[in-house]
Amino acid sequence: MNNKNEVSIDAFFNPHVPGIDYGVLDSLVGYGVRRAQLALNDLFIQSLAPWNITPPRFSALIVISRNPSLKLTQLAKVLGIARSGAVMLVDALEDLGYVERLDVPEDRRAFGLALTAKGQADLVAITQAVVQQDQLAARPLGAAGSEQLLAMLQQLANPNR
Amino acid sequence: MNNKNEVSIDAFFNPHVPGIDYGVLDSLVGYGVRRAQLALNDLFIQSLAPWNITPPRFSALIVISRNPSLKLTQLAKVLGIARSGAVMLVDALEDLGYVERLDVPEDRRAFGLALTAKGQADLVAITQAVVQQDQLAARPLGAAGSEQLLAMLQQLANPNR
DNA sequence: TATTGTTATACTCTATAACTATA
DNA sequence: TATAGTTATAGAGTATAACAATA
Repeated sequence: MNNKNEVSIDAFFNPHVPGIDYGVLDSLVGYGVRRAQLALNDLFIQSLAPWNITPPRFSALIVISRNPSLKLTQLAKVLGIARSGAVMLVDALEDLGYVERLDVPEDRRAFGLALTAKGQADLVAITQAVVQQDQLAARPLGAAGSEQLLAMLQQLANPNR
Repeated sequence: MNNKNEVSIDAFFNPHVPGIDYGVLDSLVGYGVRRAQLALNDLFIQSLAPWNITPPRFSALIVISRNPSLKLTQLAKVLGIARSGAVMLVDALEDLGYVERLDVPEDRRAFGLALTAKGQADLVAITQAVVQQDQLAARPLGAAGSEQLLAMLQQLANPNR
């Protein structure tokens, strides 16, 4: 405990303040997911602060790296945001020197998104930090528990598919 | 399907666009929680739109109703937000006619938060809508699965407690 | 001095709508 | 006409910092 690689948890969201009655909230799956998301988000942002990377930026970097020449409209759809939001996201990643817009010969309206050399290099370290932090957070569940949790979350997120 | 009580799912976040490689994202518990949270949030907001109630507003109403004479600073701590945010939240709930600030005799700086009669009445219907929507979303998991999921999420949110 | 609520200000992430240049 | 990207604008929701009244 109190290792220099860990962060004080007192600065973060305490999901259960002693002496407070949470009523129906404690029995809602939706509230449980929200609480977990807030807690994980804090940890995520802390561990990625050195690179100025937020959760949506990380998702964008991964998707761009795995899907060569992705178009901005596709990125917006994948991330579940409006095109205008994707523009600002890509602008930010371009400012960080991580992403570039490449001309697409077949369609002069569009361009393909790609990681820069710096983006590729840093994404390796960033991904390592994310995976490490994710495994640390999920450790209480064990490997089997984590997989089971992922499967259940997927069922929640895909109600009718 | 296509019952009038359901909402078109095409308007919402699709967590897995066909033909897209999500790379490491699919194996991260943090990303799974985030995806589920986005999907549930959409459903939540839809089902509570008639009352102009958002997730943080609902949480605040429940906490205020279950903890008489709660102070604003305590509410902020429970919700994990800054005091200034709690002020705006309470302002909004006051504008909706759901919450009022009562004088506290023992401390003239503070006041106790309370639901109005309208707040109490509407919260019954609102809670019913939330619970119904939550059970609908969690149905694929079954009752036992939901409880197990809640327990796992709690372990995620409370790393060291 | 410390705490309670408040205000001012700013930042992130999101949305809608209108625009341009291509298709 | 429709689509790709962009811009302008707005609204939640969050934060920090400074303030007045009270403890």
